[in-house]
Amino acid sequence: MMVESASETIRTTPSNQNGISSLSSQSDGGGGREGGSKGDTNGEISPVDLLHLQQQQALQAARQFLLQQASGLNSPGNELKQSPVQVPVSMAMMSPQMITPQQMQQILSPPQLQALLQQQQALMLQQQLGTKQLAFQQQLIQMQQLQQQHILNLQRQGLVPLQPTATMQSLQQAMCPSDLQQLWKEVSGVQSSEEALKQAEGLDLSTNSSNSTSVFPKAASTHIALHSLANGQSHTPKRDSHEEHASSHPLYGHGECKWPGCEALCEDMGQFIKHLNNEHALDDRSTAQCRVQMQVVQQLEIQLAKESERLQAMMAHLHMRPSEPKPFNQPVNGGSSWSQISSRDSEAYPEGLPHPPTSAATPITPLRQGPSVISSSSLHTHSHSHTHGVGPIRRRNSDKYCTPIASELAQNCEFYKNADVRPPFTYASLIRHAILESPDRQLTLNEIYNWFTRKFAYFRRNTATWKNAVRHNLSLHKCFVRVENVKGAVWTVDEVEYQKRRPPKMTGSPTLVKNMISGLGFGSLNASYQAALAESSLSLLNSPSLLTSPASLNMLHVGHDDVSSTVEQVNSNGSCSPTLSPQQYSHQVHVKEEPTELEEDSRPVSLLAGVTHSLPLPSDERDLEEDLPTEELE
DNA sequence: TGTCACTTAAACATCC
DNA sequence: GGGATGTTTAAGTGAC
Repeated sequence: MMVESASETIRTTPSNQNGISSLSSQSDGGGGREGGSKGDTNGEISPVDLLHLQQQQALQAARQFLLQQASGLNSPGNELKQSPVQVPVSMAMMSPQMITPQQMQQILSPPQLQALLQQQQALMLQQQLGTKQLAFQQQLIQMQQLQQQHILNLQRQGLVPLQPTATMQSLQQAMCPSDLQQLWKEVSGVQSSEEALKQAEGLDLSTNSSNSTSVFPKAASTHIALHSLANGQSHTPKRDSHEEHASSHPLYGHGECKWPGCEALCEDMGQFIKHLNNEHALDDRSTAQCRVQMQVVQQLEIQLAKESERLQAMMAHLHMRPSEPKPFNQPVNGGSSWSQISSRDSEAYPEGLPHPPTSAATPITPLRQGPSVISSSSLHTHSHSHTHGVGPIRRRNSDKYCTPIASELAQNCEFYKNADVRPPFTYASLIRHAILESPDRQLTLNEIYNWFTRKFAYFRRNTATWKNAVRHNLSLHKCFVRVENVKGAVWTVDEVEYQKRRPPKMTGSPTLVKNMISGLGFGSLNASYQAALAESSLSLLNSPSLLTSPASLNMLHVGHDDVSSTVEQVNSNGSCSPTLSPQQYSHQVHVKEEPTELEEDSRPVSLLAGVTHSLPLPSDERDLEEDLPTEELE
């Protein structure tokens, strides 16, 4: 469909303003309608050829414009900048000389026509200023650039299908400023025709719906498509636009005229049309209102672009490689988005392999505020979580392979403190971290509670729920050992049991480990990972006993639940220093005194065991390095 | 499809 | 008795 529209693109020579006229030679006396159709069906020029030609023309236009700019012709005039009317491309392709006022108005719906006429008025003002055409062209180019940029933004976000957008861009490229200017000049001769306007308004509805083969509806729909693009609703097929337009009117709804500030009651469409023609005919007031509306739309589009860009940056920061624009096919709210994101991420990484934490590819910057942990797998957690209303903390993968809780918390401490975001870790992981973070490696239940509420804003509500879960986890998991001491009952972590708790998915398979290594080889390394590496390496270097322990080597490739057993030691003093350097981390190591016990001895020696002490390690190896249990580092 | 891990909810017991 | 703490069971969900 869009190819058809492309085929309707004006074939102009940018260097002259007769370019549009040249197109008229293709149009028969019936007007652009047949002319456009002819372009579709004559078969002499394929759409691809047309696109190529358009690109060449656009380049020519750009060159000419640059030459004109170089000649010193420039002028201010930002008036038009405020009103980027999106001229229907198909209309722009037609020869103005061949377009009668009636035809012109058939092409456009009243709002479109109003907008176009408003542009004409602006153009006339420009012309009245004398030698400001080039400035106008410049504005047009800027408008086109802005529009293209906006479309690109939408495209990146998945709001706009790629092909139609590309087509539109090519169409825009094919419209050199002089063409548009000439077009508007021609159109300016139309606007005085009140009768034609009425006719256009009257035909607007019928034309779009009745003549599906006409180029004029295509033109109108192209314009609609442009608006749709701008509104991020480009998925509406062109036909739908026609159908919708046939049964309704953008300015008519709920029996009211939707013209800004009007709200006149109209019983039916006919009455509305009459009202529209009478009350909102082309005059200064309507033009001014249209101009205002255009500015409103423009501001909204700008705002949309900004918000979209912000969203993109947020999403990229939270779970994706920062430099890679991500499509946003769905709004980001609720669990669905997380699952969508996660599924998207899943596609980006080798299947069955642990996904690298986002932070692994996200440079640590002071601007970092979001949780890098909300990586692919952790997002499953949120998806899952919403099925429960409150939501589970996380799914297994994030814990086991991807998201070291300590590094994550270290990086995003403030974020979790202030944002009501559920941390993507299991209760068990958090409890363990809380306990290991304590100076004595033991906490009372109440202290665990306090740790949760202190570290996570999320746990400052629904206290009954999560506290119950905490207690449940403490009792359920053997890794949590209740110890009676002078303070009463305190909870400690049996790291061995904690390790046992994990399924040996990532163990015993060198191939799997290798795949994981390759799968983790994304981008640059997270500072926290480097810190973890430095910490763990330092710990190992400082722990001769462990270095001689086969178990310590074996544990290197253990698919650790939350990978944090090593990294969690990084910040075990409870400090909150998201931007700590690896050295800082290293000095903050708080090793846990846990009995070293050989477990899972049958696991093959990690491929990484031999490089444990060398710095720097590749990211993948470092990631595995984090699988080191705490006790192995001592 | 079954198993497992996890979350949530709830009931119940014990202790202070 | 009430709250905190601790244990246990059950149901639901997603991943594997």
